[in-house]
Amino acid sequence: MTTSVGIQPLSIERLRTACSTCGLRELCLPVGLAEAELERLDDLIQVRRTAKKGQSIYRSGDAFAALYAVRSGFFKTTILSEDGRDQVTGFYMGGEIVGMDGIGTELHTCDAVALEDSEVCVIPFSRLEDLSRQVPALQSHFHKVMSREIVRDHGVMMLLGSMRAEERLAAFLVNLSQRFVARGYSPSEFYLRMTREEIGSYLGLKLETVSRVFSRFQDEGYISVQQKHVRIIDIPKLRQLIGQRGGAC
Amino acid sequence: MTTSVGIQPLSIERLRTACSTCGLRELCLPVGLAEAELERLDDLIQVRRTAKKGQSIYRSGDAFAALYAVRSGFFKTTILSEDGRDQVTGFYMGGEIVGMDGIGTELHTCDAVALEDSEVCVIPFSRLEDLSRQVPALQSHFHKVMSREIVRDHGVMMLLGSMRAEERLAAFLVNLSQRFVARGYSPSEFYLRMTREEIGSYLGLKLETVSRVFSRFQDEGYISVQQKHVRIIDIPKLRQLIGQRGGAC
DNA sequence: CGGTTCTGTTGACATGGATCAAAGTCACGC
DNA sequence: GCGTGACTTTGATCCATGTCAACAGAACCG
Repeated sequence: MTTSVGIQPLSIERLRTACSTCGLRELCLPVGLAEAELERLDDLIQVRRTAKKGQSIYRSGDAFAALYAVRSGFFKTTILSEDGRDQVTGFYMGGEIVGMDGIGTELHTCDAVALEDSEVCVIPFSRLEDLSRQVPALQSHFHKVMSREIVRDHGVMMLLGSMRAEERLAAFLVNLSQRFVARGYSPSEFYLRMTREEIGSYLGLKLETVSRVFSRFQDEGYISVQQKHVRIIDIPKLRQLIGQRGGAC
Repeated sequence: MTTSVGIQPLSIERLRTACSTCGLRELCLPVGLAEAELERLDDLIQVRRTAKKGQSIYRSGDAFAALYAVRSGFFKTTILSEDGRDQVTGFYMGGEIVGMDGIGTELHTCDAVALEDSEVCVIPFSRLEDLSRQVPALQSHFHKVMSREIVRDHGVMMLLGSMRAEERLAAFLVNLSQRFVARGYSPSEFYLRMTREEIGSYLGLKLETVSRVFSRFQDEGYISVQQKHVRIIDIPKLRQLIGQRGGAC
């Protein structure tokens, strides 16, 4: 009595990479697709790639051909300026899309580096463009994903342009916490996959400052940190800390 | 003997807003379109809007419905945080596209304010999505425009995260200069449409610092500034200044 | 055309975060 | 299991930029 619409012989490989059965689907893909559309989407991703900690899935200057959906693990993206400084431009976890920097010039403009052993779904970009011409919901979804990346970047610009060290760290922790919740993890207890230096680079601070502010937050009882293990004790307080100006000073 | 392909009765209004005859076309639109595609594009923009200096074409929280191509004039975009700080997230001149922040949530997340009397072409977003499903070159072009916005934001993050005041100003001036050249203006002499405070906000500096660095650049003979009028005397020197670390310190 | 307000310049001083330095902790390979 | 190197913490000091303040020019408007 199991009525399955349009069952087809699926190879193990195809099943393995099928979006329709992926637990992260609602993060990567539009919701509410018709069965027929979902099937078409399953053609989108044929390949998964793994990256061990420290390896990159693409580097600045590489030809752009695909986007990457983080399937498991954790990534950072960094740009390296001519004079050797590098800037972390983002951290990416399961269900998030990396690689949109490359679309504009057809060359990647940053490195995407795994911060732990990770797996990504390779989304060939030309296929994504083809499919999104046929499936409006996919088109719309993709545009939203890109737009949200822009909005996220604006948030970082606000953070870098006008917040103090404590506010930046508080914002960073609250943001991580939210993203972990959305993935079904604890909002208040997690392991940082990145070093103090990487956090500092992202937030425009030196690693010593990051370390000191963590210690200060711990002294104040807002969090407890031990190396990469963080437990947030007082989320409301951290939220309050973000966007506090002219208070003490 | 004038052989025009597919001439149709064009109202004056239609002709006025037609992309195919717009001097900024190569900045907004894909190049190398077939005649038939170009004609379809002329349906894209039906409306122009003007904004006097200080007026905004949209505000944070407004429902998102369209992108705006700057036809003439100059805009800034700003986000306002709850506690009243605001951050300039970009400056936009002729041929550039504003409004992509709104796609993700269908609400705008920043204000777009005219810094001088300006005119924009209204691009209804649903029509853009429809058309780009039919005209792959338009689809591709639009994706590139969004991607470049992301890359630009990464550049600002680098600037805010790791450059010193002089480097930031130098980068800002060089960037403006490049964009003016691309529009056929002088690379070395232009009017700033924004105040010191707006520059400072964009660059993560206070207006006094901006003013001081301008004065210092002038003392060194790199530029000459008088209020909003800037003349760049030594562009190579400014370029060299960007990404100079561990030199003098 | 004169007053008012916005914008820009410059100086004196304060301070948050950078820098330099040293020691402690952890992870990993042999 | 121990040594080596990567990461983190903490302290002392310094400096680039912020803050506060005063004034000077421009722009605007009745």
